[in-house]
Amino acid sequence: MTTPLDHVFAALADPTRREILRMLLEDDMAVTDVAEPFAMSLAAISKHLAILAGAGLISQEKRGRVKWCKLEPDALRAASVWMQSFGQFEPVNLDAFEAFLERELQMRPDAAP
Amino acid sequence: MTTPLDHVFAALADPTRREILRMLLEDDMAVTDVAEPFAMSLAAISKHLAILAGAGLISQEKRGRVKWCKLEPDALRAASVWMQSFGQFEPVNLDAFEAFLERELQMRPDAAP
DNA sequence: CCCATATTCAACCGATCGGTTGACGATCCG
DNA sequence: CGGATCGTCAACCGATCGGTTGAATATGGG
Repeated sequence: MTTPLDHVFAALADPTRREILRMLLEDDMAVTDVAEPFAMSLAAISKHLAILAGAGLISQEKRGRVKWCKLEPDALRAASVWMQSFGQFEPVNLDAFEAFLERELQMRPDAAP
Repeated sequence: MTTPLDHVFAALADPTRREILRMLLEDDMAVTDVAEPFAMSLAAISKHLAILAGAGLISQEKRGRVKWCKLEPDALRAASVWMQSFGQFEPVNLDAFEAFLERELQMRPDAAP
């Protein structure tokens, strides 16, 4: 059985796709422009965008030659709601939590700080 | 490049693993007991648990013969924080959001309602 | 000591993933 | 029309995934 959450989490598991979402947070973008900062083929980015769209995380609308990509935060919000059903009763282990975030920040592939 | 978030989201992308987390929300469990409700081999569940542990979502402690599995909500919390950086400024599209949750609930593999 | 229980290991399987390349269809523009 | 731009499709590749089975490794209890 495969549920919508499967697709959302699977889509979020790839750092390239998370970075694309971060880019789309700033503004809607054409496929070519999304691909520009990445060191991979346009076809690969096109596939990533299809996966994001399949998960409902973005929508794509073709106007003329160019296909515009738009962030759709609702799917993300649903996943966030699912997550918050965990751990909201127990006290946060701040040390472990900050260590986790620290590792994440060190390793994140983003260019801009 | 692979970051901690990669592993967390990849681990959450499988419904069996999400169900295991839900079970561990109630109480710590031994590997065999985790496996009991699932229609798959113990070895498969053992692998799922290793993936969850690798993502930091659970911890495992061996006491005698039995290995106890414990939910570790901090990794989940980190992912939740990442998610909340999206969409918190825009108004929720309630129709789309509820439709999403509705689909999720219909398809979820849980036994108990 | 011997046997049962708890768990993992190792090898294998088909399916999916993330990427490439090259050809292709659409669309704009001079 | 004809060329350039935008994007996808199709086939292929090696790697990883989710599962199986069977053997191996602890550990506990009578």
